Amino acid sequence: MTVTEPLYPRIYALVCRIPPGLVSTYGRLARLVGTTPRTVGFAMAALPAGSDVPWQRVVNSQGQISARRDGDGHLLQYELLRNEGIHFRENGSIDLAVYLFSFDDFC
DNA sequence: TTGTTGACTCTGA
DNA sequence: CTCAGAGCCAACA
Repeated sequence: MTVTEPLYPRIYALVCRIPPGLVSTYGRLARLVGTTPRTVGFAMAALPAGSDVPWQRVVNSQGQISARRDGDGHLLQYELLRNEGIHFRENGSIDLAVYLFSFDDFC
């Protein structure tokens, strides 16, 4: 079955549904839109600065912040999440068992 | 149309 | 815990 809507906006729409203080993973979003984790990461990389999408709430499956090709964005992401009340461990990871958001919670 | 690249994930050692 | 390899899809030149 053909998808009429572009893929990226679908990913961004899901990210916008993540409430403050919680996070989701690339693989989780990829499953929901029917694609692969890499494509979700690529969509985040293509996201323009100053967009309405809370991109900081997307982390990798290990609960860690992924470094991007261009420098210092992950440092900003770290502070944004910490500002939302998310606690980071010594190794720089967060507890997904606590902060991982399930989209089923809205049903 | 082909080839390259990327903010990933999984599995095994 | 860390490290390495393979799989995977979309955008762009």
